[in-house]
Amino acid sequence: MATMQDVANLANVSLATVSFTINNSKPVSPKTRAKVEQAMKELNYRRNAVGSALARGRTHVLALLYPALQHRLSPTSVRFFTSAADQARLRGYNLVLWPMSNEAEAVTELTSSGLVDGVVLMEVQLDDPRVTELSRSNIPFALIGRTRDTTGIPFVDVNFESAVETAVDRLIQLGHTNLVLVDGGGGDQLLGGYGPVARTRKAFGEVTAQRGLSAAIMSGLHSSAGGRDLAKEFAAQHPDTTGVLIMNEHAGPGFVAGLQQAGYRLPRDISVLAIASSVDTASMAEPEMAVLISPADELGRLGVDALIDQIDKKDDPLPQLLIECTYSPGATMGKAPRKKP
Amino acid sequence: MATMQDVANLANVSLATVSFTINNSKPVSPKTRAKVEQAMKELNYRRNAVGSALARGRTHVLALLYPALQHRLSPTSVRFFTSAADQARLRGYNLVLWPMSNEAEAVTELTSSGLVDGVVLMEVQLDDPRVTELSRSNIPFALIGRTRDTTGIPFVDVNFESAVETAVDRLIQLGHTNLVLVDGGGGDQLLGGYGPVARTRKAFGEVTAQRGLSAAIMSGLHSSAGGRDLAKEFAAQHPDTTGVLIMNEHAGPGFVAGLQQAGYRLPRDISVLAIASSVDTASMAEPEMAVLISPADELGRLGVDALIDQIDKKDDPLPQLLIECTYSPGATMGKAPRKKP
DNA sequence: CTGAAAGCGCTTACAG
DNA sequence: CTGAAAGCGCTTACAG
Repeated sequence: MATMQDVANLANVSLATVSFTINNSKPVSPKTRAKVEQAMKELNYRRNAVGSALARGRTHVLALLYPALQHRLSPTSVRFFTSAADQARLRGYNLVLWPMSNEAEAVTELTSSGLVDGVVLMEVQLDDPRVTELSRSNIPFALIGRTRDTTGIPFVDVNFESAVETAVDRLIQLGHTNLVLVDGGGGDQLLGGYGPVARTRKAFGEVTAQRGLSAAIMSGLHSSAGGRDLAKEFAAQHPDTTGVLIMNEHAGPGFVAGLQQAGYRLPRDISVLAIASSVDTASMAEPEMAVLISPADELGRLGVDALIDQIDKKDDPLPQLLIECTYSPGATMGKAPRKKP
Repeated sequence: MATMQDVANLANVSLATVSFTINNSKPVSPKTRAKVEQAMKELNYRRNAVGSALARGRTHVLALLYPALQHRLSPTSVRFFTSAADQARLRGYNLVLWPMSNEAEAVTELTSSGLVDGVVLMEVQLDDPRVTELSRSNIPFALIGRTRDTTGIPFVDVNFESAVETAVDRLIQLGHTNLVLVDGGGGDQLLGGYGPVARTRKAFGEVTAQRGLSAAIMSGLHSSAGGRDLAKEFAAQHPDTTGVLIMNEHAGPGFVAGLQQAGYRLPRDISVLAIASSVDTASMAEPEMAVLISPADELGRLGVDALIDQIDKKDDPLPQLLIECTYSPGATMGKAPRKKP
């Protein structure tokens, strides 16, 4: 690989001038510029990013932290990632998916390595040691999700509270008065207090109480098999329920299939509405589910904007944004039946 | 952030000695080591990876190139990524998912930046300009997948040829003689000659001809909706077919649902076998599909091994490995019916 | 076993 | 507009 010095030699200018030319950091005469560009072309020169990073103190790489333990990425997470990467590129950065353990120590290692200019954190827990660690570090960061206490912490998140309210009210309008929330909040996720689950449960409890509805909550695994099991359990435990909110992307299609195996016809006997999910997932189910679509693209884009604004020291007000889900109809929503299935 | 020089000052040793201590690159007396370690602790010192990378010429970061255009990652791709990342960590490297356009130019940019020590390439086309570009560069690389001509190119791939043979023979054993292969090879993928599709089609043609079967090929979109459409089309065009191989992970569940909407009962009227897919996807379908499981974990692991072996200059023979799929039963395989549906 | 010094490939005041 | 030189934070022959 040719170095900047090689280019300077060939062009008969100084190393500094090559740098000025490449970075447009100082005026360079057209003649000199031409010489330098010619030399770069001849040598097929590419600036070494590591040398540049050391001198500048910036690598122009952003890391999207991804919990390696979680062996499944939902379509919605993939959309976060894709839109975040696009936005980063648009603003002159590379965004990479950086898998790592959930421990704060791993975060420290990355942030203090100097390898990345900033961090976007996904899958945030209510009390997340990684966020504490990020706050302690001097590296800019932004959350997709949010902790319990968000003081001074830049984040973008789904407005789960309003999504739940919307979902419940849509079911009420169809005459449903006995609802169940199905989520994926068991096991690991509950321990750490996974934000989306905790917030959705709380909102569900409050909204249903306020509206005077019967309500219950169930949890299951993040897989189709988990969804089928949930359906079986649901049929046994909640024979009077006619409306279900499901926030468990991987289990959704299995749940719908399981309901039908248990004898329910959709939407005649029961209505199902997926929350914070995607059309992709909803259309995997048979029949296609109605869904409140997670604003994944927007979250990824805004998360990266929040991060880069900090890096570039735009002293904008601290970004703390909640984005709404949007409703997409499906064949799983219908009027409440007169009698139970 | 404290630098190595700060540590040296505090410990009253030279910068070099701190480096020797950290890297175990030269013997250091226990006394000196203790002083250095004490100083590091006090300053909460972390080695700056950029400085280290510049001096060593190694960043210890590997990139898994991921085509940014493709807005969906199949469960199988996620498994590649996860297992590759685990294996990299085990061997002292960080593996990150690096989204980029499909153009060779983007590859050049990355490889010549010095930011990564090696590259694993996914979603390989039969004639892939990115591979040409990687070969031209001096950076070590490995493919998950393979090009048409694999001379001198390290790769690991699914043995699609034998998977097709296995699949066809399983259907033959059940009495099926009229088969259709459903894939996702339309549009973009065909233009570039996407390896898995091309190889599977070729093998399907050869095996069915050799066994004297009726055979046809259909292609559809990579989505559940695409799968439903395919099923409709299939019902109309292939009324005599009783066995389907499907290699289109995103469309699988929708295809199975669509068949049933079209009046087929599975597996009485028709058998469906997913190829190079995952149990995850298979169990999204109702009923659960039988599947030849892609050896994604093994491919990710072996791909990274192949890459790191090159970086570490282990002059092993060029790794070129084909890994077999494994069969997992499902409720979509049954004896061929006497009459047509 | 330890240290002084050169060098990795850049950027950027500073001087002209 | 251009250049000589210091410096970013490390590693590693080389010398002792």
